[in-house]
Amino acid sequence: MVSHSIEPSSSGGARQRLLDAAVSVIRAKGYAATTVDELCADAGVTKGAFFHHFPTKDALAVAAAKHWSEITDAHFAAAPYGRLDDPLDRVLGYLDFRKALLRGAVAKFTCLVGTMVQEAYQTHPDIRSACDASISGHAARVESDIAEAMKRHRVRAAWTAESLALHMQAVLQGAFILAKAKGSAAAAEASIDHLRRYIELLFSRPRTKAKRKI
Amino acid sequence: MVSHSIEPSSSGGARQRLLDAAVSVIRAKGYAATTVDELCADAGVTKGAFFHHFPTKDALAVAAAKHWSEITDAHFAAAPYGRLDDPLDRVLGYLDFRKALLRGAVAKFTCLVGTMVQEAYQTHPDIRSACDASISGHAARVESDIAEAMKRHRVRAAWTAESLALHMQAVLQGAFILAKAKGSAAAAEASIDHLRRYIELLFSRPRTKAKRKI
DNA sequence: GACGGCATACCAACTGGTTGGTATGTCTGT
DNA sequence: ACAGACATACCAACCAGTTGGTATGCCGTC
Repeated sequence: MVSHSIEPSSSGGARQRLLDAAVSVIRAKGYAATTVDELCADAGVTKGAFFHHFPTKDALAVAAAKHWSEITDAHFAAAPYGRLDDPLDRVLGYLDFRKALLRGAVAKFTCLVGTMVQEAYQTHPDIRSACDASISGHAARVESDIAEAMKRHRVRAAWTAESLALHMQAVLQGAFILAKAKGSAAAAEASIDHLRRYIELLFSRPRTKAKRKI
Repeated sequence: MVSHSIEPSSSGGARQRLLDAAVSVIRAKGYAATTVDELCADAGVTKGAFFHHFPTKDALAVAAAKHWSEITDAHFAAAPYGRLDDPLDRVLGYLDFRKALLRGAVAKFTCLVGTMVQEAYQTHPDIRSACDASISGHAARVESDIAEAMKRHRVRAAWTAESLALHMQAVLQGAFILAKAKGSAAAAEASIDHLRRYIELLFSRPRTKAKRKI
């Protein structure tokens, strides 16, 4: 154990396990229905440990949103599409990557902050803004690729890179709702296909490589 | 009145007021965070009345989803775009109509079943399927217009009318999440604009009439 | 057309279990 | 010795659901 770890959470123990538990339990049951006791049980710690690290349940939610951002940022930063040359390929590759993630149980591929903000947007301002930061921050990474792609491919349009990046997040979040409602990822995949086709049309690129089986 | 009444709303009094209260309170606070007492207070009835009409809180949620379908079906059936001749105009008119609804408080224009299904999809199967029925039923109405438009405009495509109708709902649901996260409808409007543009591109129609101010 | 029988619609008070949070103690590394 | 990291025991508030009651309208019978 070295003096100071650069990690935001210096103790590898209870705090980290609680954050991981929050991510998995809240995605499955929602925020309000998730109890502190259940979080502790899932994390394998006691209630005393919980309130040692987080002053309130709401504070955990805010921390979990940041934790979620870190997890997802690392995940997408490590994905191979980021090394493609053409920024448009990176944008489309991002979508292919996201589509490929729709595997297994619904609770395992849906978005924590999208779930939380629906419950908390009006009653818990700090949770709302933490979720907003997570979504907007993620969108901003895609936005820069979009902006580059617009330059490279000389697209002059009435829409902005920012609005398209947010639209992409909207489609993904909506796709998760469809998956939750229908209990399967099929409709979500088809929705991502539509989004990909839209972007191809915007950039006047003939469709390639995507597997069409809507 | 006969012994068994399975009518959706047999009594005009407490039951109806409870359903209306459910629609407004759950949209603002989410399902789990909404208490029976609060519903009763909002509806101006007592707890006894609540459990007279609904065996459990979950049963109210299922009934509220159906109530929501009835409300929205009536609302969209009465909208003027439905009388347009060209089915493609009806599809685009539907989107314009939905965009125009994004006014006032976020809780007043978001979707009840989209909110509920996020919390209940895994823990309350009956609520999930009621929400699915509401979303899918609504999508089916748009789907028939899309199918007609594809015929009329001789669009032969890799995608189906069903998948596009569901995609439209995904965008709308995702737009609501953006609105909740950002506390304003601006991003949601821009997302609907993107969806409209996509459909115009699919049907090779030059953009007209839409106000572009993304 | 008065009456009893009965179902529906609602009300007010209560309950048992749950929940977020606290008070206080203990262990460990330095 | 001392501070941070946990554990144990506990509580007051809250919550879904229950209990037992009343008011009212309907329907067949005499």
